[in-house]
Amino acid sequence: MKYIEKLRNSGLRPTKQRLQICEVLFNSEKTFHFTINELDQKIKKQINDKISLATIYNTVHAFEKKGYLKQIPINSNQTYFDTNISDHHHFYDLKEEKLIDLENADVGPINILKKINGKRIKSVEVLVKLED
Amino acid sequence: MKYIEKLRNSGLRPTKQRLQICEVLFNSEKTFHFTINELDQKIKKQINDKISLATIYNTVHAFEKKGYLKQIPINSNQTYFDTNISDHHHFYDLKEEKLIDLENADVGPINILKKINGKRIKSVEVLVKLED
DNA sequence: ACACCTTTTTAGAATCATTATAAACTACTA
DNA sequence: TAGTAGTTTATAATGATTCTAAAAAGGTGT
Repeated sequence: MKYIEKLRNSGLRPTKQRLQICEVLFNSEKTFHFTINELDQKIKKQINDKISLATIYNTVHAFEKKGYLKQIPINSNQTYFDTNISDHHHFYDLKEEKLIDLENADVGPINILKKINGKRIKSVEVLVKLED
Repeated sequence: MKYIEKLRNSGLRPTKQRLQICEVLFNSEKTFHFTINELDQKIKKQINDKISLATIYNTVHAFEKKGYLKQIPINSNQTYFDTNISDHHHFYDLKEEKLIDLENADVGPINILKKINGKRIKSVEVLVKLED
């Protein structure tokens, strides 16, 4: 299995559930956005074994902590994650309640001129809200 | 009262509760960030009458819809609002879990090159995450 | 293969922010 | 002052997320 190494290298035991979740998350050409609920549905469709919701929560958070997933900062009652961990931004269509990727090339370089003592910039995320 | 006009002009009846919430939100030199819970505490301290939590939720959402408050897109279990409705951005200190204003001048101009058919850009918000 | 220990999974309960409900109340208008 | 539409309120309901504690599985050494 191609994910066993990845998991072991980051100190996560390659359990059956984690490997199956890896398949669902990382085994497609395209990256995508999801909520825990949507992921749960996707897993139900693609995987025969049942994975408990608690495990999905645990796993997604573990992957996020290891940098395999990113949380998307957006105001919603559900948390959105992204399998695209590259530096990029998002449109948020307010009417459709849909996220759309903005490639880095679609946004001019962003210059943060202010500095805070003793702090480093971890990420810069742009959310562009769209209306009709 | 100085807020009566403001409310009436935007089609909101100037009720006692709304006027009192206006006092708490807009009657200070500095703008600030808050969660509903924090606002509830602030109201308890500054106002003698009791305002029900439901009213606080209703009012904050009404004010947000009218443009007197802005929601800050951030991943948190609670929704953050900002009394600063000018075009500006935020630092988020991951360790302290604190929001810090970034004046518009602190961020270079942001150029969104991609267009979506039939949609207009409503807002562009930058969240800069800070770590130690 | 076996024993041992730690990590992980799991179902279900608990938590907590937010929204819905529906009855009482209040601002406005005639 | 009566009528009505908009508001407030306490409380219940919802729903995402986290907690719990017991069972299962992974890893290691023998």
